[in-house]
Amino acid sequence: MLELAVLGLLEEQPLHGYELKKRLGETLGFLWGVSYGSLYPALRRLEADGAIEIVAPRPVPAAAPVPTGSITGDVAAAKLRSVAGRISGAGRRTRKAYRITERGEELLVELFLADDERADPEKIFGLKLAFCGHVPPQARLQLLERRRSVLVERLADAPASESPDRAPTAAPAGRRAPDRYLTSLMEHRTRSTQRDLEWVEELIAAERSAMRESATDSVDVA
Amino acid sequence: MLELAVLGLLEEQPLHGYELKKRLGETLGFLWGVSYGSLYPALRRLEADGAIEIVAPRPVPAAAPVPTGSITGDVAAAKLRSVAGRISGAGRRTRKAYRITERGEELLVELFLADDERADPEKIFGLKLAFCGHVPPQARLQLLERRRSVLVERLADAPASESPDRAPTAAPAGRRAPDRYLTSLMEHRTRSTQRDLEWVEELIAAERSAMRESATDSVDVA
DNA sequence: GTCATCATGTAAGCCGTTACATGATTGC
DNA sequence: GCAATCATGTAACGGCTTACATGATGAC
Repeated sequence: MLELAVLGLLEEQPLHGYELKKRLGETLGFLWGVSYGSLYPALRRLEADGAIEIVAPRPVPAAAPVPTGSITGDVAAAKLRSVAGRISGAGRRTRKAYRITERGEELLVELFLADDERADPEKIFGLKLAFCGHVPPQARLQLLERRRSVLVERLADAPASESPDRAPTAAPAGRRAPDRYLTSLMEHRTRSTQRDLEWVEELIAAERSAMRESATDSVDVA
Repeated sequence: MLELAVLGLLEEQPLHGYELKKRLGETLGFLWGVSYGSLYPALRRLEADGAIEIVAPRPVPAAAPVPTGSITGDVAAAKLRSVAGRISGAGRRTRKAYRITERGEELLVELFLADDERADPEKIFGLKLAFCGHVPPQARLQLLERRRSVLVERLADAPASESPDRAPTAAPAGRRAPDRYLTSLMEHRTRSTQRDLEWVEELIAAERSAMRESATDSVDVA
């Protein structure tokens, strides 16, 4: 969970813990608030697993930096240089910037496709969706299809809304009359689920069409 | 949190742990899955606090039972009687049925109005809403108003959706170009928040009109 | 020289879970 | 008598939070 978020952010660019927490807060903040108490141990775990590695705080001494193609990555690299280049040696301080390894990229995809069972599926899905750009298209599609099936199932389980001509005073003997607040909550949830489903289906359609497009592109090239 | 759910269910009728877990699963299951490992300790905590008490498994020996007005409560009482009455003494087994006390009802309202900070506000709100029927109208209204202000604030914080005439290739220098999946997620979230807000405002309106109605009722009676 | 900020880390605790242990009752 | 279910509980662990401890740098 936290690992996934860390790997996803490091995929964009190398970062140290402090900065990582800030990013986590500002871009995924609406899904997630991380504390140092869990972040640093997670970094050490990931490093022990070989999923990330410490990168020396001097990316390129003075030569022309190679653009990574990632705008944000280049900006961050420039920032690091501007500070680190001041004297000569180590960057600003004892800070350790981490970079994702190949093993880490595999782990990212693995975590991306794993379903935790435990912990709020909504949050997990949101987090994974945010890092969709960093996994292969087929993994993306798999995530979306699975989400879709979860939502379809949820709708199937939702009790059909009763026709509004029910008698308000006496409840039918067999079933407990649900509280009116609970009823409203369940109805609202069902409507939300329907909208979530529509949205996910749009995402799936977009993904499919993007895949078709890239397929024809490669045919054109060949 | 768990305490709130337990008190809310016991407000309807006395129950023992096993049954409590079942109810929790079947009526609030979509919000919550509780395990014995947390339920039983919670019951003991609540009992130690005087919020609930063990009720003897023989509600009424043989005389005509007094209807509680709660259909479900009466059904449950009848069930208990039918089993407990078989021999003479203790109910079916060593099971302990708990009943909420006056102190417990105070605690319920207190927990209902407390905002935890920690833990998913959505879940908390859903849970509280489910027990709205067991707290005084003013507490209900307070819950709804607070929820409303949370949603309003969230909408205010949400970045305004950009006009669709943006250039897709180059991002403006100042701000990081958010990933397209993340963008879609945020937009969807904003729409959901808007609908949640509309729903909560309907609930508030309904609550207000119900309060007005009961006020005029008591005027009529007086 | 001292204060705010950047930066890393540890310890204790909270709130829940799973897995396990135990035993009574009912139905066959 | 044996299995299924009802019923209560404990122990160990998990993942995250808060609070605390530490220290380097830069600005003034």
